Amino acid sequence: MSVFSGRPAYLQIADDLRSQILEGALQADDKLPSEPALMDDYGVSRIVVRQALDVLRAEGLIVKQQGRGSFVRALVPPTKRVLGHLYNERPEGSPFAAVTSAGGQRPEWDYQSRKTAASKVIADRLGIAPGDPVMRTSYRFLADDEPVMLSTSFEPLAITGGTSIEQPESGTVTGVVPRFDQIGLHITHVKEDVNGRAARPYEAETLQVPQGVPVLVIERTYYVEDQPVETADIVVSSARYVLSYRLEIPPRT
Amino acid sequence: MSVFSGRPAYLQIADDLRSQILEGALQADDKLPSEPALMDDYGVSRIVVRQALDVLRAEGLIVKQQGRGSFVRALVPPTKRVLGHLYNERPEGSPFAAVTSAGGQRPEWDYQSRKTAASKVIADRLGIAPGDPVMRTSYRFLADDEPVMLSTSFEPLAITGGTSIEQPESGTVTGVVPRFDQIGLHITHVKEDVNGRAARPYEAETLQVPQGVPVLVIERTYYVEDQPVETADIVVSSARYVLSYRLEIPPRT
DNA sequence: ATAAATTTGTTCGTATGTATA
DNA sequence: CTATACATACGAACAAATTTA
Repeated sequence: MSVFSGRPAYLQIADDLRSQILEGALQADDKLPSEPALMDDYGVSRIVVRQALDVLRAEGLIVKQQGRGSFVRALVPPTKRVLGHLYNERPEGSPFAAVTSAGGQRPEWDYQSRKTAASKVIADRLGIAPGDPVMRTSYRFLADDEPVMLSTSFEPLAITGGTSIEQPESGTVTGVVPRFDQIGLHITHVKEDVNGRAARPYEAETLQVPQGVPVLVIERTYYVEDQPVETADIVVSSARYVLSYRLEIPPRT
Repeated sequence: MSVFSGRPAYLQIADDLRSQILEGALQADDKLPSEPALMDDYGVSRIVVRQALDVLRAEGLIVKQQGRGSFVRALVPPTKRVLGHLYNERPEGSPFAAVTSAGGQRPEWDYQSRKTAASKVIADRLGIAPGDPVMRTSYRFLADDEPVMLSTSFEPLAITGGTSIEQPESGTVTGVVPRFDQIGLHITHVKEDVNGRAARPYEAETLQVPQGVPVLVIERTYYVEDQPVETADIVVSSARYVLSYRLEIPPRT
């Protein structure tokens, strides 16, 4: 196997290895040839081999482990989770706990809350003024002791300040919808904006995933009749999480 | 500014530049210092500077353009689109056309259809046997002449073969729901699995985005009462597309 | 339990090609 | 046309993690 000119060598090598993975010649958890072996195979320098492997890593097709090698990543995420439509079925309780329990795993989370001033972005999402006081809570969600999701939520203190739910995790009731029900505000709908990017170092460390793996970022905002009452940034590894939902099509008229 | 030992230099530089972007010192579309300038600033070699920039590119924070420089990417995607809940509001017509028109842009698409045999993955999703005949159609969707979305769809010929909708784009009716209505099959719901990863070379080229940018991949399957009738892989640049939807919370009982 | 070998991670220097200003 | 800036690619060395002997 050798490279022809015209297309960068590292892309040709990435193409070749990608085909082998996609066509099944290299299967999940298989070890790829070592970098020196690939240098020999393709007759290129180490930097070219590493660039090719970096391409495949960014595509989520392989993982590299120092001292061990590069391995084909399972194409189907091992723990497939469902977000979204669960709200309709079980509005009570925390969606995370419900989904995790349903998958036969033990849900846990820890968190840190503190009062702070709303940034411009957060103020926009909550319909308040920049600098207004908000309660900021950072969550780390674990399934069977493995961190799978990060979340940072913001609630305007103009709404929750002085109430029994000012501290998000101090009561016995979990889940945003039941919590707001406690102060007489029933959440009517949720909006979510989903985007994808590579994990930032802090996220990679906290989620215990290799650097640069793709993550899904969900901007979620809870509303009571067009009034935002809570907004959160949620980060999940796309290797362990699939955002899955079901949409009903109305009957033909 | 210099680097201390203990943490890789390229990560320290990425951290520093990331802070400047996130804190607003470097704003959207601002040009970052050139690679030689960064080499001077931090006292490192070119390879380290490039690794740092590659980290930020994978995170979607910057774009690099050969011959021009590296630029801060707009944090809020410029054309925010909505998928999903539109099905409930306007089941008629193509969702893409509806969304694009609603955003004041002109929708267009081209495509290629061919009969082929179902791969194992596609057969699984369609509930048929591997090797069964399917109609495969690759779409390229454009908004105002700019490619924004790729889609590859598969329909079992056991269902559509010999009917008026065997060729997905030969009739006058667009959109999967209305098309299947034409042969008396009313689609009852849609399932979507969303994941994120870096664009593959073919996708980057077709979508006219720089290599390695994060994309969202949506696996969408249409059902008629638990019978899959169409499945598609949809790829969108997360720079230009946000998957957005709204979930209703039922009233308190 | 240790040492050696293997494998990826980080970093330097250097050179040439290609796109843009 | 020239200078600038990023893209690709060679060679080399040492560090860190893991596996093997």
